[in-house]
Amino acid sequence: MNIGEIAKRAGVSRSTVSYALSGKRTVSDNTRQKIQRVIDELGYRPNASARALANGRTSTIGLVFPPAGDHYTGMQLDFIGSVVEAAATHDYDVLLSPSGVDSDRSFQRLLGERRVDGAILMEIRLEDDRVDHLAALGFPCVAIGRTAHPENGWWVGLDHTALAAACVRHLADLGHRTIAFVNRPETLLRTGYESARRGLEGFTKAAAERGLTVRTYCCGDDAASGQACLEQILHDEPATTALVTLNEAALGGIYRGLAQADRHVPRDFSVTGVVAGRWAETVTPQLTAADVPAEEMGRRAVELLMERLDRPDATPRHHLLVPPISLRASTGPAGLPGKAEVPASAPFPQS
Amino acid sequence: MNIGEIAKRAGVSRSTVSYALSGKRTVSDNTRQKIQRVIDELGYRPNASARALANGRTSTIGLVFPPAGDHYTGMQLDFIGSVVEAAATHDYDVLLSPSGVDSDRSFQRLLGERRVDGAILMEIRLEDDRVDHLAALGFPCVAIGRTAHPENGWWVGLDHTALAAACVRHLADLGHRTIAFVNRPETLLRTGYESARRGLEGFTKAAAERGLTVRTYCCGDDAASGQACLEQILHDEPATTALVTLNEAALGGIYRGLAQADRHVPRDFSVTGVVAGRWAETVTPQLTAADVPAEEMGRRAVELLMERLDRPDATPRHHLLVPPISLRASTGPAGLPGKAEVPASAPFPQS
DNA sequence: TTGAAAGCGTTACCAA
DNA sequence: TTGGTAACGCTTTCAA
Repeated sequence: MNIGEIAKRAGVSRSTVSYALSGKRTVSDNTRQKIQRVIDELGYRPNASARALANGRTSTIGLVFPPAGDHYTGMQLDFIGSVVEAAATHDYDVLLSPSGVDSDRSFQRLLGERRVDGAILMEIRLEDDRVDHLAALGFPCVAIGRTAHPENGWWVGLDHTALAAACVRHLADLGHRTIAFVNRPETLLRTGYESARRGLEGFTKAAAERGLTVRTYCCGDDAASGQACLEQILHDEPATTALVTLNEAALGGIYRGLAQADRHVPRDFSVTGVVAGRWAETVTPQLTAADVPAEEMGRRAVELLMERLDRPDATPRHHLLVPPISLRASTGPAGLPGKAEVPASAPFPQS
Repeated sequence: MNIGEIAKRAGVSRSTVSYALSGKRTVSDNTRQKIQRVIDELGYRPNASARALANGRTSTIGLVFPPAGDHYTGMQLDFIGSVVEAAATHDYDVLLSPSGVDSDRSFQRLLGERRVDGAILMEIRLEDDRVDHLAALGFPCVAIGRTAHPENGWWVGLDHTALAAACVRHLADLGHRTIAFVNRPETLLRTGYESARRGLEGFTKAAAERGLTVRTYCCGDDAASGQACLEQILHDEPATTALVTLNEAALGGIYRGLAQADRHVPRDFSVTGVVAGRWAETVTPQLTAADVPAEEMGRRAVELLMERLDRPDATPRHHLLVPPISLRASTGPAGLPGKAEVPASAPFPQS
């Protein structure tokens, strides 16, 4: 079943069928109807490969994200979902590529073989060879995340520096003086993963400004690591009364560790961080956090990419988002060291 | 940059380049090296659309799953991840299609336009028009899930009936007499979503066999709904001492509701169900559950599909998995109604 | 061991 | 308003 067959049965030429379908040339009502009847009857749909070959567009975008070492985090997965849905509203399909670096086979296939019209890159590193490569090629892409040199790029990012800093200030305002930072796994930090780096930077700077005592930790992306990390924190500095985390997968473990150490949240210990909203709400008490607007970010990335595909010479655009901290139930005034309880409404003690 | 250019620079014909690349015809070492040099130098990769058009294979598989109403559950997302990674090991890319029914635009594109060589279907309904349609077409596909008539199909499924029943028996063995079932949302149950239907069936049947008192509930896929559902359960029947759930997204809310009702898990109340392992481990106490082996299921589905693509006339194969219940910390012996505590080692009371 | 040429199913240009 | 035809970039058959 191909366009020639349709043309024959409708008694017209192939080009007329093509134009009737695309609308790029006027076709008389009469013939259009004739053609449509045949198409409906035979359930014809033009072959995507042939079309892509002829007009150079695949109507597909690539979504590039690193292979999960062990598993994907909820946030990563939220991005995937939102990108797919946003693309669908533009009648684009999404081709997934589990590629962390430039040299991955899948990445090469996607771009080298022209399987996609454009790409969305996730899990950006501050120095990211995928971004550099694509930029050098002039290949249409939008990053979810921001490299160290984002000036002329297309991206939608989160201001992790500001977000982590806001968390610190929130804790400092509540009177906490000794706090910890629970980051993503060390390999991610070392490879320059953006949120891990910028989050750490924001945390460190804000804590210094407020003169807080801090310790920073890396933590595996799972509950067991979270629990172990918390135990380490209390072991290293029992006076710690609060922490900031970027690691939503560890969150359940952190809470568990706190419970086992008999630190009640938020009475004895405050927890906050940067986490997708729906994950923040699954823990008890619900996490006060800067909610990562994954859905919005995915949607915006797609919109940016569509714009770029429509006008290849458009000037680079981007969105830097700074979602506010959602006050939920996991933070409270710092208790006096040694005292068990402080009424929630009491002015916090200054040491 | 195309094959003709490579041929010209290497001083051979296009067919020779093609054969050098595919290995489908012997090429002298000498010319092969000449060709390879040019290819490396220019970074040439054959165009995927042209190749697909010429040989009828796209080297892409479609992954079909319903659009998230509100968001995706962790399990859905685990499937996506595992399918993508498994496909990558076979050098296949994955095209995502958010399609719940046959008539979705995206589904039509995928199949009608021959964008993919085969498909993997997720979120199967007992009567699923996508499965029927594909089967009628003889289109290579593998379902993750099992319809009401799975005899001649290709699929990898979970025995939800047996799993839910095992949960019930586990609770009954611990002495629980009044238990509840927390299912997925009502719309899913009504539309015949497999795990919701078979899970409910298994629960009901096993409970009847053991003469238990039961109530069944549907519950939204989020923490707030879980909490509300639990309150309803205790309101409807305060004597309830345990529940079985398929709804991992509601789990956090269920725990929260239990805590607020002052029911300690597992001392006063036992919770179990069918949930992906890593989610079971994020809650405290960790959930005793039949762990959904999402990674294995995704991998097996891809393997089955590869097999089917290789041998189009192979006889249908499938895997029905029945993972054991992982004993963790959320279930314990039923307490006597009105009594607060029962030593874990005590024989459970028979009423 | 290699080359020439005919597809694969569209699109879009050039004529009419 | 329409038809004929040359691309698009590859694979594969047929010949040499």
